[in-house]
Amino acid sequence: MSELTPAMQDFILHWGEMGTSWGINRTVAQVYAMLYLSSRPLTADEICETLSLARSTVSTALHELQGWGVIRLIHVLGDRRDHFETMSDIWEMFRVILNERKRREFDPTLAILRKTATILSEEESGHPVAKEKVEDMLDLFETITTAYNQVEKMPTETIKKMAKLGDGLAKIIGVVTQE
Amino acid sequence: MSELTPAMQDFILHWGEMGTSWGINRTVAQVYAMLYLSSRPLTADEICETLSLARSTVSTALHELQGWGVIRLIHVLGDRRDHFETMSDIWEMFRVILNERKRREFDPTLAILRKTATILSEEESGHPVAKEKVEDMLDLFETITTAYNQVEKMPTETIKKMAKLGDGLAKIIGVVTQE
DNA sequence: CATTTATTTCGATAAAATCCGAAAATACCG
DNA sequence: CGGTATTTTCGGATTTTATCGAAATAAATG
Repeated sequence: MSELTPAMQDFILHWGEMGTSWGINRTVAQVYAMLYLSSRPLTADEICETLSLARSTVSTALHELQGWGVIRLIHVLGDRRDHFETMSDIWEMFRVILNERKRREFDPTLAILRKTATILSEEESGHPVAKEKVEDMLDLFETITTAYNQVEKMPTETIKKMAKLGDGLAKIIGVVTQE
Repeated sequence: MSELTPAMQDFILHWGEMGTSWGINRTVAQVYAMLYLSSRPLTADEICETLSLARSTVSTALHELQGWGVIRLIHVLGDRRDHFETMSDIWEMFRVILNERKRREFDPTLAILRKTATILSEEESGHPVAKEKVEDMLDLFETITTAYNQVEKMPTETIKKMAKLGDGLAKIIGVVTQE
């Protein structure tokens, strides 16, 4: 990786901080950032040297990143060591991460909401307000799921176009949904 | 709060777990969940009794939730104690949370990306790939910001309609953006 | 203004997460 | 197969975070 410039170091450090506030281990996030900036696949040794981490820590971090599906293991001819690289398209990466978070955090919550709503409906437990609140939240989660599923199957280009529509989007929706 | 049913307890516990994986303190998330389910504003004492937490812990949690802008302090006539309630509209709540996360996590990252991109452009440091990668990520973040700002100023009803459009959305976007 | 009631602050402790380094496991080579 | 390079596992040390309870502060009451 031919030495990081100060700007790159800053970036990696910031990424680590950001990771923690998203529930991602600081080290893992740093390793990711370093791989992302790199112009070629890196070995675990290069990473642990540059980031001053124990070899085992890097090994764990790489494993976790693979679990998220955001880095790939590469074999380089004539080199026995494992090399790693991030996905090249950042939009694709974003989709993978979003998808994984949905799967790990959103979906289980949706399940609990459904279960809770059902039970509260059945038991007539003297908590009509709680029942209603859970149903409201369930509705929110289900609506988001619907929207997400729609966006998820669009090609990246369409998403970009939509995102960049600006005021147009609100207007279009307004027109389309008017009865 | 007239005793929680098992379903409500489950919900609160799950919410606590969910909170941790989103970088929110488990206790804080539980307090929030309890307030959300409640049919009336609650005092700190009621909360710490129901959730078996120290009075001081609840105090801190309430403070943090107020910092997020998702609970309100209520004064009840004839009662010296502070009472708390969540915002009533879950959609509004969702917007508040999203907004706050954006402000705390997204915006600073955007700033770092801009700074890093600028520096890497100026210094011609022999890291052309890193420069390009940072620019790609910056583009992603800026696009998301644009889209978010659009959605943010729509009335909730419009957002719901849009979310529920289903396949329609992709089609509309496809038509509108075709040249 | 003394007293009661409610809330917050803060240092100590407990719990959890992170990280290391040694040892084990695995893969490769001659 | 023995030796070497590489990666992974794992127990425990370290650090961070969460939580408690006591003390301090603040607010209300008579």
